[in-house]
Amino acid sequence: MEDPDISQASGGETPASRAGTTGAGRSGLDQRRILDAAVRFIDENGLRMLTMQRLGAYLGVEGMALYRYVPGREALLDGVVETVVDELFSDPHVHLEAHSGWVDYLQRLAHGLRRIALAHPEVFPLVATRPPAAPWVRPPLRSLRWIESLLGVMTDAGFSDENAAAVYRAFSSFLLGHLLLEVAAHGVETGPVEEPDVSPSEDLSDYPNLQRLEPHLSVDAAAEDFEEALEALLDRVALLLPRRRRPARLTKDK
Amino acid sequence: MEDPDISQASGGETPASRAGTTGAGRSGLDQRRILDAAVRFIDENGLRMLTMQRLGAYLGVEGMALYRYVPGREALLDGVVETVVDELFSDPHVHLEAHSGWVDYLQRLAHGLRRIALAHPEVFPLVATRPPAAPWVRPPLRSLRWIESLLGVMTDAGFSDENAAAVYRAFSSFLLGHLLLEVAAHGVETGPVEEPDVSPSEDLSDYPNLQRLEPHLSVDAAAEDFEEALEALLDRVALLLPRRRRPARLTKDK
DNA sequence: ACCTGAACACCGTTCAAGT
DNA sequence: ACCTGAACACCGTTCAAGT
Repeated sequence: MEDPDISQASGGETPASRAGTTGAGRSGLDQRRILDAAVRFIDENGLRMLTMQRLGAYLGVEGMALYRYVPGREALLDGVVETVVDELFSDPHVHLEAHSGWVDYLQRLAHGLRRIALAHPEVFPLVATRPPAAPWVRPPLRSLRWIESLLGVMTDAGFSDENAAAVYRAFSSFLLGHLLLEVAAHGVETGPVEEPDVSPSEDLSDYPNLQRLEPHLSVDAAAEDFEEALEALLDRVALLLPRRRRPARLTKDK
Repeated sequence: MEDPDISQASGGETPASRAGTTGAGRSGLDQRRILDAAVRFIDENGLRMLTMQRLGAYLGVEGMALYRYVPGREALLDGVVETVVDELFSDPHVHLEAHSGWVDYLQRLAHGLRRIALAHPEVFPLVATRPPAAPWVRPPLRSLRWIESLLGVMTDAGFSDENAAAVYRAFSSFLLGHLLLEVAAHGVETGPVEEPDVSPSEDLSDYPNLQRLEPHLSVDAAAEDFEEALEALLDRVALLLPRRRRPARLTKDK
């Protein structure tokens, strides 16, 4: 009744599926087109500006027309999340098959998701907080195909079922925390258009440490932090394997 | 103009401040009372049910009455986040002064925030995603007082300014990722009231690894995961200190 | 001084009606 | 087959009016 899964086309009668041709009506409307437009709209105008009527206008249509292809606003947002996460499939730097070992695999997956987060900073909070379909679907890796893939790679590499699941959980937490904070920092600089008014950086007189450390806190070390934390996580994961099977040079030598 | 800081009472003329007595009008209305009621309302009914009119009714008042004490809905939400995070100050297990070393301090802080997240699972996504006031205010540790406190403890313990800032960033990412995923998992079990219909756990026939690992994925290991990841983070942080000053038994002996 | 009624602009959603 | 106009219930917010 609520949140009917969008784009799971199994049995779902969409106008396009009925029409024989993959084509569209006179307005070129289409579920794919609507979801893609929604992503672009959020990228350009921010999540809070997305409204059924405005998205309709963005598509040259009257807003209620969207309900022919989308069950409602909630389902639309679910579709937006799915659309954005699915970009991982077409990322040339993240080849499912062409990885050399689980370390390489997890690194590519992590960087692929980071690229998505940075490409859609306004969408990412949605990826992070939308209630998942199943309890074990953890943001930001919300695709069954990728979870399956990750678990397969890990178990093939010699991790026990328990450990593979633990790695999946740790990996999700790491990605979610880092990426959500990185896009939030991105947003706060370009975000609310307020004039600094009188105080250029508020009143920090009561906070001497904050005041002294402000230069250190304001530098954007997101990329380095991400890399370091990822390496630390991989080191920790490697310890789950019997010594013999551990990849050799995990501890950076640079 | 937007998001005027609530409860920063400096110069803000509230009815209570004008009335001499700390008391209230005939309805007992009050900014504190409104924010506390909003938190309770979200705890009980969920964030998406919170509306000005419903919150008004919850307080026995007409909804527009709230605008006398709160600039608007956005500011109300900011106030809710601040209210919940401020619970850390009155947590008896998290004493600012009575800590023995930075390890103990970070552990107490982490567990205090985890307690808050679990106490208000419906509020926490708000804590996680509300745009922070300054770029270096990172969720979920959104209080200037606590950031100041953390930086002070770390530098006093011998960490450089750069390293103290790095620890603050790593600590925030760790907390955000773990706690957001933990409350999300909590919500998905009690969340949407759907009937399982026909398929008790969807169709996993195309995902053999998922299918086989489902028991491992469904167990709630949040507490253990949190503890382990926290220990790993503390170990990693300790390496930033010169060997001499490192706390002795960080690697668990259990 | 504090709350309410009425009003405004906007929202999501449904459905009969147009083409 | 596809889109729109009109309608409904609900929002956030403002403000003159009540007590």
